[in-house]
Formats: sequence, C-alpha cells, structure tokens
Amino acid sequence: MQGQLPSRGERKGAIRQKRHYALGRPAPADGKMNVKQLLSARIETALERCGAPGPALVKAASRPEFGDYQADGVMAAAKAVGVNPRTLAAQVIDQLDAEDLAERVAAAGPGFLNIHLRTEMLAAHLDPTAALLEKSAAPQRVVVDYSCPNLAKEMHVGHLRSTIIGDAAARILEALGHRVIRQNHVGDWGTQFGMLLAQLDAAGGELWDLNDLEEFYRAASVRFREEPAFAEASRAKVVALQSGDAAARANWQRFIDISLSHCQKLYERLDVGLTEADVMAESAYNDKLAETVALLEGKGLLTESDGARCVFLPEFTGKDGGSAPVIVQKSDGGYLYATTDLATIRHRADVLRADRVLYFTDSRQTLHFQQVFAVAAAAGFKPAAMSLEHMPFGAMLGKDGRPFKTRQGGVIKLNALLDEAEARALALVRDKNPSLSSAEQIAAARALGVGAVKYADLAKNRASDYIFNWDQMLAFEGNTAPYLLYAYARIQSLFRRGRLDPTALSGQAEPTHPAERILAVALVRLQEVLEQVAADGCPHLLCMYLHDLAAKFTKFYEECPILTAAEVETEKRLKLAQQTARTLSTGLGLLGIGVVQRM
RNA sequence: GCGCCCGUAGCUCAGUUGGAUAGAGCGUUGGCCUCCGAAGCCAAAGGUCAUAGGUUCGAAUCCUAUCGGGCGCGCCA
Repeated sequence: MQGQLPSRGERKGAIRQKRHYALGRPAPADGKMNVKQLLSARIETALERCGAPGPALVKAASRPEFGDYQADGVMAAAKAVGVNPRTLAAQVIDQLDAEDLAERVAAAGPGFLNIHLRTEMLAAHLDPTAALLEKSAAPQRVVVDYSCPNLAKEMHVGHLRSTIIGDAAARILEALGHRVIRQNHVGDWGTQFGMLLAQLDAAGGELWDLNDLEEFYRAASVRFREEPAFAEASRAKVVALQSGDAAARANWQRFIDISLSHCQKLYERLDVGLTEADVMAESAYNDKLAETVALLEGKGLLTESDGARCVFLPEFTGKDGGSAPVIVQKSDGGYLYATTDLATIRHRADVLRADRVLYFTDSRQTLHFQQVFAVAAAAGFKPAAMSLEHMPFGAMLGKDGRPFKTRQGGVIKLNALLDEAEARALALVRDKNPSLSSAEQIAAARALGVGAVKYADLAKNRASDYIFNWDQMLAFEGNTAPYLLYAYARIQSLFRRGRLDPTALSGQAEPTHPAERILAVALVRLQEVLEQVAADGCPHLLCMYLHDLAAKFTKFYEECPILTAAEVETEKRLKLAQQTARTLSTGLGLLGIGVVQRM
C-alpha cells in the first residue's frame, strides 16, 4: 500500500490476535438443541450426578470406530475430583439418560465416551419435508461491519476477505434467526479526498468519465508524495470540504457517487448482500465527534499531552514503557480515526441497540480495536451487555510469502479477477459439457467462476495470512466450490434421469448401509456447524463441513446404486440424496454461493 | 527498545478451552468410465508438527528459551 492511504478495510493498526474461538456458547433455553448440544447436556447432567461436574466436550467422532460422536470431558472431570477416569466413565454411562438419542455409549481408552446415535433419530432427520434449520430461541440484534472499502479508489483483491467473510457471517446469523444490521463503514473522508479534489482541479475540473478511478487516485497519491505544493493544495481541499465549501462538497459528492455505484455493481456481481442502504460512511459521524470528545472529558478520561487530547488506559503500554494514549483529538483540533470509531460505537449502542457488533477487518488493526473497545467501555458508551468483537483476518501476501507490495499499482482489481474466473470457467464448461445450451454454459460459468473465487477465500481460516495465488483462487478441482456444485448437480441429474420430483418425497428413512449411515450422521450436523460459525465468525468451518458432506455423498453414490436398486432402497436413497442436496444448497447459499442444476 | 501473531507433507492449507493412529486438496506414482455425470472414485509415496527444554495419564495445542518470518507501538486513515 505504499503511498496509498488505507481504508477501514485495509488500514494499518495493530497486532494479530491469537486464533481464538468463542467458548461456552449457551444452549438455547427452550429445548431446541442440535444433536451435539443435546448429548452435551445429557452427559453433563450425568457427570453432576456422579459428583464430577464439568464440560462434556462432545464433538464429532475423530475416527469411525469411535462411533458417531465422542465425549472427551470425563477425563478432565475425573482429574478435578481425583477419581479414576475409567471408573467415572463407567459411572457416567450408568447415570446417563440418553436412550432416545444414542443406541450405545461405550467407554474407551483412558476415559473417552464413544456415542453411537440411534438410527431412528437419524431417520427423523432424513425427512425431506422437515425444516433443515431451527431459529435461535434468543435472537439478538447483531451489527456486522464489513467490506468498508475506501471510496477513493477501485476495489481490489485486498477487499475480498472482509466483504466475503462478513457477508457469509451476516447470512448465517440471519438464518439462525438473529436480526442482522449490515454496516458498510466506507472511507469517504479525509486526506485522500483532498488529494482527489486537488487532482481534479489540476486536471481542469471536468473529468467525470472516471472509468478508471484507481488511475486517477494513483496519480494524485504520487503527486501528494512528491510535490509539496500539491500536498498543500490537498490539505486546503480537506479544510474546504470539512468547512462545508459548496464546490468542494459537490465535487466530493460526485466522487462518492461514482465510487459507490462501482462498489454496488461489484457487490451484485459477487452476490454480496450489501445495498446502498447499508452504507454508513465515516463522514456520517462527523457531527458527533466533538460531542464524543466532550463526553470523554465529562467522564474525566481526557488528558492533554503535547497539545493532543488523549485517553490513557493502564493496560496499554507504549514505546518507552509508559502508558500508551488513544488520541481522540489532535493538537490542531482535528479528529482521528479512533474518535470516529467511538462515535460509531455510540451509534450502534444508542440508535441501533445492538447486542453484538462484529468487525471484519485486517488483523493489523487488533490493537486499535482493543483500545477503542476499552475506551468505549470506560466511557460507558458500550452497555455492559453489548459485545464488541473484532473478527480479524490475516494480511495478504505475495507468492514469495512477503507482504503483497503493490509496485506502483500492482494490485489485482476484483473485476479483473472475476473476469478471469468466469472466462476460465466458461472454457471448462464448454469442454466438459458441450451439450448444454450456450445460455446454460454462460450461467454455469458465472456461478462456477464467482463461486470458486469466493470459496477459495472462505475456506481458509481467516486468522491465517493470505497468500494470493491466481491459479489457486481459480482452481476448479479438489476442495473447491465446483466440487460441491458438482455433487449437487449430480443429485439433480438423478432426479431428472428418473423423472422424479424431489419435493414429492416425504417421511423418514432409516439408513442401513454403512455409507448411508455415515452420510446420515453428517447430515444432522448442519445446525451445530452453523451455530459455531455464528459464534466464531469463521465460515471456513462451514466450508470444511460441506466438503466433508459432499465427499461422503460421493462415496455413498459410488457404493450404493440408487435408481437401479430395489424400490424400497431407491426411495430411501433418494431421500438421502435430496437431504444432501438441500444441505449443500443451503450451506452454499449461506456462503453466498449459488448452485446450478447442470454444469 | 516494548509488544502481538505465525512456523504442520514438495506446494497451499485444516486441526488449539490438552485427548485416541496429525488430516485434506494440489503435485507425483499406479488403478477405475459397455455401469445413476471421470469437474469424480480407489490406492501408494510423502511428517523429528521450526529447535531445545518443561508441565502430565496424555502436548501440534499449555509454559520457558532460542532461531526464522510477519505486524504493531502519541497526533495518518
């Protein structure tokens, strides 16, 4: 980003956080629980009865021979009260009331519990008319702050993560019944716009066919760096803008309009659920900044240091070992980024009444958010019940593992990436499936291309650094969106070939063949995976789950004939296929990836 | 200087409130289309989980140190 001022989505700031998943998510109060929660609750009750309370630590079994689920908590519970873990495991099984869920629970190894689910319970989940998801019994108002591009330039690959991951999180929270308020905190204020306005003057003022905003911005930023007079003119433009100068405001507004419409087209192309109604720009908080500082002063939190107004909090130390400030007002009276974020928190608390606020931004901003959150808490801007959560993601690196340096504009624009993805996908579709109509090929290529790009991003743990690799991002084989779409398309093909209506299927189906059973167990996990993603903001867990599900379906498909089986088998297997298709399309939809009937 | 994060197969990555034999994909090698879509499946090879200690029934995961990489730290956004 040399020479380019960052946006919220990319600004500098801080420290990468240790990978951390939210813990201890509470079970819904009304008895609507996923299988994992049900098992946990029952085992924890049994642990209490045995006088060794503790978390059950239930998870999907790590190996098939360990059953369907396993509970690892008995050993720690035994240790805590000083009893033999094997003995406690036997007692827990004795005290366990879970016959409706598990047909067998066995102690294994040093004190694991291996849980084999009841086939009847699996059968109930295979009814294609049953709801796939249950809404939360305790819905929350959740602000999801994501995308947040700098409106001074065109969106590039560096904006992908926040946009895609945040959007998936928003969709999943909504699917679980929460009230989601999307907030696109775009960068539309400050020095960068002074630069653009100055550059506009230099270009004669009549440059409104900005088909390449990036180029315009780059030229301005070079001059800003190299020409003191231009830098001065830029600053003067900022002052003019902030003091409400009509001409400056009008030109600024034109930049904003052009840039926002560019973003909006990209969101539509990416199938990202952001609209202009979700835009809450930095500038929207301008008239709350002075008030915010005044409130801090009223709380006795402000200290003047070298002419700047700061909040010093003991938990943050700076270069000289002393307390590090959060500066909220510069010595020249100007406000800073932290000030805007504090005003934003007030808005989210007082106006939006959020229970949770999730920030999807670069991990380098971790310290910034830690400080802002701490100040917000100290000042009482943040109600005690409101949770502010930074969901950081890793930096984008070049293929040499070094930071992705843009040697004078070497960034890859999102539009160019998507063009390439769709072109490659179209070539592949034509090659693989020439019998499709041209319109179908184009539609499939669009879904595959965009889906592959999004999946490549979503499937990585967001905490990891991100090595941008063109070929990998546009791969169509292996653990990619096309693999999942292919599994889905094959299922659709089954119904077409058999001239069957999947919506006509109803009722339970008992899995008997091992491959059927393995698939059925995977199918019941959707809810628990989504709840985990909602808690942690980690959509890659959903990607892993869907890939695992698709792989299990494919294995089932290879091993179990469907259309050519006996009638009873056919119906059961069609139900398995239909539930898989529903789960895949639901899961992919929650990732913002659409399915295709043929590809 | 202070602080944070990361280091897992040739490559890209999963896997952490400590759990059983560390898993995928790509690539490599070898199989499987007269059989519901081969963008698929099966199999093989590939690992001192950076290094050295420590904690304990058990460590990729926790602690300490070292090495390597990234990032951040008072008026940029």
